[in-house]
Amino acid sequence: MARPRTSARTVEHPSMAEVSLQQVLEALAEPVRRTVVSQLATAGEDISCGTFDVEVSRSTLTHHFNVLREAGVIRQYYVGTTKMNSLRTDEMEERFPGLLSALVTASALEADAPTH
Amino acid sequence: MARPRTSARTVEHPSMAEVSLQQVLEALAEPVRRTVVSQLATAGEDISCGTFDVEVSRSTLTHHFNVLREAGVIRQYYVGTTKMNSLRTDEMEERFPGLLSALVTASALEADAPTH
DNA sequence: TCGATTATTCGACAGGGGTCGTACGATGGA
DNA sequence: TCCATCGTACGACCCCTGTCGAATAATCGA
Repeated sequence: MARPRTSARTVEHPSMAEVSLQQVLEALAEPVRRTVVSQLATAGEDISCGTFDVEVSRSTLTHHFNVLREAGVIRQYYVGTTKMNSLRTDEMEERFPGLLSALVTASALEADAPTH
Repeated sequence: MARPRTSARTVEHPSMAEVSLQQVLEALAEPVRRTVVSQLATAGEDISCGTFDVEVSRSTLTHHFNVLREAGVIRQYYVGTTKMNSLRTDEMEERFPGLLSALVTASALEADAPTH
């Protein structure tokens, strides 16, 4: 009996109506997670979990991705053993207009002109 | 010797260049503090600390105001024994364009259409 | 079939932060 | 001068969350 050659592992995502502003802000108030979001926004393409440039262990990274996903910020799907990530940009824009984009902009701003 | 009839108690405020995105997000990720900000945004005028509609003790409230002030979100000044609060709307807009306004909008949105 | 790679799960740990009560300080009015 | 009011300071407490390592699961390629 052939198993499906495309991964059957599915990932649960909340509908945007289910996510609260509180969740989104908690998710985005964490530096590592904001780094992830920034890299996703900059990349312009989906990125696998393992290729992010962050200095935490794999298990910690898994935790952060879970928080981001449950907050509706990212979408995840398996490709083989790797898990791809993308921003739910448009949906977030519809749910909380201007919020995610302002945040990404602010992140970029600060990267250029650090507070120091 | 006449003491100044206008309170000499001054309050320290950071310049906007000194506040980090991290500080702002941490400040605004807390529900009580976001309630304070929402009420300030809605009021359209300066409000004294004691007149906010939040269910925490006075000492806790003091703590929240400190966090908001140090994050550059609010400005405070004494009038007699009462302490007035105002949003640093324009300055925040300049420092992190769209961020505070998106947040206030989102807060209002959710108040109308709760996640439930 | 076996190993390598990728990600998850679980338990444990430490630190931070929100909370309160009480005591204190500053101001204004009686 | 005395009291009431408004806010602060301090210490204590507890929960939440970010962190890790080790063990496990799933997939791909050789």
